[in-house]
Amino acid sequence: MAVFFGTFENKVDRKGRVSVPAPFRQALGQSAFQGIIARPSYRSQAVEACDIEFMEQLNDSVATNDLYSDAHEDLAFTIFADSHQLAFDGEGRILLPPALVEHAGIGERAGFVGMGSSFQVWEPDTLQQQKAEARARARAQGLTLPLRRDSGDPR
Amino acid sequence: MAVFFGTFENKVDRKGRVSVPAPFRQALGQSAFQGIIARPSYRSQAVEACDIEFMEQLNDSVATNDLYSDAHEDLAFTIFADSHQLAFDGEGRILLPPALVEHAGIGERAGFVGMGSSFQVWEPDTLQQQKAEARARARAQGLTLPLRRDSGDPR
DNA sequence: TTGACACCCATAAAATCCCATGATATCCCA
DNA sequence: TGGGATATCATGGGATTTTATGGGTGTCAA
Repeated sequence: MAVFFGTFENKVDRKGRVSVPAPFRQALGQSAFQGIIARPSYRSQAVEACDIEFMEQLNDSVATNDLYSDAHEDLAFTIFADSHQLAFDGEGRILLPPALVEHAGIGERAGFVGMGSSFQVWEPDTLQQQKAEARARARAQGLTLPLRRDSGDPR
Repeated sequence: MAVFFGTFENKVDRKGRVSVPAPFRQALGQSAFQGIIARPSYRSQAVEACDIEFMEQLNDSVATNDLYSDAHEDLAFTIFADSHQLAFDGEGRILLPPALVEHAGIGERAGFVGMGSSFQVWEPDTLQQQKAEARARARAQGLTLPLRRDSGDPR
């Protein structure tokens, strides 16, 4: 499974194209579809992106709610309705749809952040703020990771 | 799981490259990705580094929080946003990104310290100080360590 | 016929590859 | 066990490739 990390800033050209950072493209590997799935984050002023495999995982997760339940319907709408399939061009760029550009308040620059199994695209200045705030919150609340010593590499 | 120990000092060449000490490279073994993941330490003026398996483990741990929960987002930002994937060149060197060089105050020399399951990179003089202080503190407080007899290599 | 968009090519900067060197460290066999 | 032969390591630098970015052109559909 792809793991995304790092922060990158790329230009949005006059045609609305942006290079997806090379490390992210490599993390995607060569699955059937060369590109990403992107949708407006419903928590923040950002675009959320992942690969096809992760979408399938999301689908499985949503399906743990009963079909026709409110939760199922609402989550399904939130996650799938506004998702866009964005293909790479020959140079690894995507064309950001206007809806996503507006939602994230993106202008001439786009900031990419790895979030583990997904990544986000922000207006770079907003992203800097967000990063600082997230760090502060994590520290203030003493968020920790229960590192499972028994998991991972059996070596 | 890799165990890093020892202190090493290597030169940073004019291209910004440093050799990762051979013992550390050997400890990493031959995982899928030949290189390290590095990020600014948030405790000290140093770069913290680990292998990709450790990052995947972190990703699993983060994923124990619900997707879209506050904890998940804040942790993902804190852990992944400032991480850099640094690949070895044919000679086992990495290219230190400017952000990390600045954070650690590294100039023409880089000091590597093993810290067990991770290692750190410091400006060598600062590192000497830090080592002395840490030892002094540990001694002053009479720190002890409960040995986990049940852990370790199952093979 | 006019956009929108995929595809192609060009370019500068940066990262990576590849080879060379001297200094240690290790091996190996008499 | 001595010491020459061989590998490993850190380091340097030129050559090559990748990357991000810009722009042109053809195609298809409204």
